[in-house]
Amino acid sequence: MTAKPKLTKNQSVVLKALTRAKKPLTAYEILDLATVRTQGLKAPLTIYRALDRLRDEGLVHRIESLNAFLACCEKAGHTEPVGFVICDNCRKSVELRLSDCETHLGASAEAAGFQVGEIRVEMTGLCPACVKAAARQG
Amino acid sequence: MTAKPKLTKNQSVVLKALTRAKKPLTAYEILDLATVRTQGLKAPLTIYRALDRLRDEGLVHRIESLNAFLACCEKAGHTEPVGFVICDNCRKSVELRLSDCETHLGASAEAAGFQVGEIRVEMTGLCPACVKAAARQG
DNA sequence: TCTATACCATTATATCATTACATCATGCGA
DNA sequence: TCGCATGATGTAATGATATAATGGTATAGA
Ligand SMILES: [Zn+2]
Ligand SMILES: [Zn+2]
Ligand SMILES: [Zn+2]
Ligand SMILES: [Zn+2]
Repeated sequence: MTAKPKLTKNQSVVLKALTRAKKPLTAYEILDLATVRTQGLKAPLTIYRALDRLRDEGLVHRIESLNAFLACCEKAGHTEPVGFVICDNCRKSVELRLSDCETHLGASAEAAGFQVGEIRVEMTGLCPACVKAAARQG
Repeated sequence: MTAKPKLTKNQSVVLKALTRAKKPLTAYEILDLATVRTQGLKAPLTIYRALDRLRDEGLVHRIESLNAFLACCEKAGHTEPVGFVICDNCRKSVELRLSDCETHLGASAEAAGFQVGEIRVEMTGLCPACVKAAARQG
């Protein structure tokens, strides 16, 4: 019986903000949101602490190349490795299943003698909307 | 006839420092090295500029999850995507070929409607030496 | 000479993240 | 009830990473 890990108020506020944003936000961007500020969160550390907990629960992912955080696309969260594809233009980001690549990648690392922990994949490019916009520009 | 892109002094100093280090260094760590300081490099921006050029040439790679830079394992450099595996304990990092995973990863991204540019893969874990050390600890 | 280009220096500032320490609430055994 | 551990929170300061703004120097070609 693992105790139901209910989120605290700060954690809920941050998770809601990220869910609403639908794209990655940095800790300071979260802090600047009116919806967050009015809830009384006003220091970076408060945000980082909430994010730490949310990441532990697998409800939020960190995108290393942006120093930003994205709400998981699955309601219940998860800790399995996933990949991200990130628009260079508008920063829209989508979580992707790795479709067995993680197995191959892990095997390469083990072939080099490493014991593998986390696997992170980040791809950059243009999102569908920005591809279309670029096409219109000629 | 692409002009031979000879490196400037600053660029050479930074590349040598990274090559000698054999592991990822942050810009500020590079700046703190005696071998770099004595060559007259003394501001962060100087280091970043040299790194930008070296990355353009494919001679140095950036590891996003460490905010650090690693000399390419190939003398001539390259811009093809590679993966890294990084020791959580000692930070030793190794460059790995992606063995076709990049193709699959890119395909997933394209299936989501994205036009893919860069692909970055970073794995964390324990290097062979640290695995052995951990085993001795029991 | 005039202009363009590339490289570099210096200072200040912006951005991202953590440390240190105090406070408050809750739950739990004595 | 008291004492105490635990975990969440608040505040302030600082550390760590990266870029902006400005201008100097050297060089190459018209
Ligand atoms: Zn997820
Ligand atoms: Zn976009
Ligand atoms: Zn390389
Ligand atoms: Zn190691």
